[in-house]
Amino acid sequence: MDDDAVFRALADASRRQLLDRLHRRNGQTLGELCEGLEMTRQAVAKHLAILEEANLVSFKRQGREKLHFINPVPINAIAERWISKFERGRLRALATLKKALEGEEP
Amino acid sequence: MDDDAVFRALADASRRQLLDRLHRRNGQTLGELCEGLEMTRQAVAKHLAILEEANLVSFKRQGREKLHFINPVPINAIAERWISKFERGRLRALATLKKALEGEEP
DNA sequence: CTTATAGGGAACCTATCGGTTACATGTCAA
DNA sequence: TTGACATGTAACCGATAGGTTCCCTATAAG
Repeated sequence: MDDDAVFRALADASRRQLLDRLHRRNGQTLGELCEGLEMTRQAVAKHLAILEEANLVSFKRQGREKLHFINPVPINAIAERWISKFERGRLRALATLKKALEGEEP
Repeated sequence: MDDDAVFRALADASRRQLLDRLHRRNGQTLGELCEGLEMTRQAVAKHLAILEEANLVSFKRQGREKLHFINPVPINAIAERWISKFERGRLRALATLKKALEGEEP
């Protein structure tokens, strides 16, 4: 799994919004995902392409329509990994930070 | 907490690497954080400024040195939030995705 | 006091990003 | 078959991101 692609994909608010929309209703077409957004269809398609490249979204052709599906695996995997990575030592880091900001040595 | 700032801060691999370094050893100076990186000190300082703006890193002046401390709160908060947000419905989304990719209707 | 060290600040450069407009393709429906 | 509809492709554009260079300030060390 490509961490970098996922982080870059999530860095844009419009793309996170698209994920939200798919989360609320999965399997939407490009046209549906465009509704109410202040962006051209082409811009939305580019965002979806980036989400697809990060494997956060998959799609399926259905006639002339393109149905988009959220892929919950990478986002959860990365979040879990980062949590477990920083969780060990989290309290210690917090204490260190607090002491430092108070002007003492940890 | 500003989600957008955190996501944008995490989008860059160099900044994630800086967080890693601080995670391995907290309280490092700017100079220490520069060691071994193929970047100028100014570039590293810019990255740290972005991490500070996202509240992922705090610092403390000590004489002419600047000590950097990781702040574990926002990263965990966002990760937890995204996990809980997508966790409900995760299995359903996975099943939907699988069926779609197999060419059937969910 | 002088000098080396740690960091700050600003101008500048280039690649990439987010977005647009214009046009092409493919598919459904009458 | 003809036209409307859903999407794809490509050229282009302004803003921003990441990085550099050059110079300045402040603290420590001799």
